Amino acid sequence: MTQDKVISFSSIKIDCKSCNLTTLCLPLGLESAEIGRLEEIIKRSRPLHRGDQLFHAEQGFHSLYVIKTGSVKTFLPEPDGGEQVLGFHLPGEVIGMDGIESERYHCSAKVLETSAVCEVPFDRLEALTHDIPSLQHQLYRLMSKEIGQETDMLALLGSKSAEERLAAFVLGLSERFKRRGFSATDFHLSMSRHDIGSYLGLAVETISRLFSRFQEEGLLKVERKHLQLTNLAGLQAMAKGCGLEPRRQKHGG
Amino acid sequence: MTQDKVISFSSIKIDCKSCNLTTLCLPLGLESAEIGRLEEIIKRSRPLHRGDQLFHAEQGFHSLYVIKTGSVKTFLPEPDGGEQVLGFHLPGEVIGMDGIESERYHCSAKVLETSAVCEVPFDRLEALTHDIPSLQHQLYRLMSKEIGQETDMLALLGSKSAEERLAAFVLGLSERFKRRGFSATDFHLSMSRHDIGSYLGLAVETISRLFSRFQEEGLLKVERKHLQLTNLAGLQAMAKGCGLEPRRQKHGG
DNA sequence: AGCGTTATTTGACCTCGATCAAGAAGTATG
DNA sequence: CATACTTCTTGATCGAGGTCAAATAACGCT
Repeated sequence: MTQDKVISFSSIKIDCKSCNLTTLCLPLGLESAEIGRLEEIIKRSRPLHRGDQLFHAEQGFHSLYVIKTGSVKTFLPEPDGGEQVLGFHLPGEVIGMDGIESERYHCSAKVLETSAVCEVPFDRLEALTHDIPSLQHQLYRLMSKEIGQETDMLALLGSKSAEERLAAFVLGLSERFKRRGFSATDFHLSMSRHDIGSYLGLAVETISRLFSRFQEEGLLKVERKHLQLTNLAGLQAMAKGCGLEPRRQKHGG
Repeated sequence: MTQDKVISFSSIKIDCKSCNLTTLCLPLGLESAEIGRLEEIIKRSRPLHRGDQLFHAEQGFHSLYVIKTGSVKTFLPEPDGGEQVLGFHLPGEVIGMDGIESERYHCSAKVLETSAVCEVPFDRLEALTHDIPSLQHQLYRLMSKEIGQETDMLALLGSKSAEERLAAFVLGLSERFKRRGFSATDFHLSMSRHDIGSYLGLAVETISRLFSRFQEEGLLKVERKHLQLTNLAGLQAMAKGCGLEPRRQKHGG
């Protein structure tokens, strides 16, 4: 960030080389000249605000988006107006890759807090990956990673109890903040309890109750949207289902 | 094994051009000469049998695999020896793409019935995608499709009831068989009830009970592994949660 | 500051689907 | 073809987590 304004424009329009996300984002593994070529095709928007939508499911696909600052949720809109949340995305993460196949976005993306986002027109990126093998490789890697992460989520939803899910969720966020240079034990939840519930396949009330219980058990402290993890080991044990008592069921039994 | 065996080698070693999967598989959109180049790098194995494992989670990644005939399940092995099933794969489908990112397979793959599989060494494929833009594009599309399908599965697990899940599962299989030229209403389940349950996040007993109930309701007929769909519209309504009574809950409440 | 709207929390209650249990049916092996 | 094993089915029971309801706390707005 720079001098005067709350969110200065210059902080948004910095180039990839000065962006501290090169170890996560598309430029990973590129040489300086190659990053320069990538920059030429990237559109940097003015800051977006809570609720702004990056793209809509079924809308024609043309760009990938990279979160630069802030956070974004992706979700599948439901006929009844609901939203099945698919993921929460932090700086350096690329979204929209599900639109390549059908040339329509498969899901929708909404900004959770004031955020800066880079738009990468896909046809130009694709052409560039043809010229720059390491960029091609990085794009394959990013898509592969996405597949692996969704796979892990399927396993979570398929076989973990509510408390295991929430513990894993909180630890996952912690890891991701840590890798971005933020505190791993003290952070802000930009999404609502409702969104967390949808993401984890649980009711809002369950999320609320579990946060309260985790707090009673000394695993963490919650105050509104602020979260402080006070017992990482305990949370890890809980996420693995190694609760002290020999739990045995996923739910309902 | 060679000529004289039950499954003749010639049926396995046919090339991509004579394979009737070109509209699903990697060659989609390629010209004849390009398919020729792709063929050069593909390894065609002898037929595999039920239980044979294509790759193991955590094992070093080097190839994608394409199912040519038969079927394969992918799963995440669990510490207790269990298997969290991630998908069932039919002819023309590519698996192993989750290994690109970390250079280790993220999941395991096991053959469900006698199957033929093409092995595609990834480094050679990647090099070829650099030479053949339409192959590059097709690989992006295949990975994107995988992401979209997992996304749909997340939504299924996150918000559908047991009957909705099973109905959707059965209809999904139906669609995929149809596209491959098989009957959409009459097919063989190569996976166990246990695998179906794991895939859908349900207990084996629930699968069994639901199949029985669907049969009573005239939606389908099951006999062991043979399935006959007798009321597609009814199943579709059920999959959408438009059961006649206004169901309201995902489960348990 | 005051007010309506929305998000979160907590309690009471109830159901779906898990677990436990046992039998039936199919499969593999000698 | 008898035996052991595995898979599938069906029944009985129960509890995790959903739904309903209501109070409380934040968060816009004007």
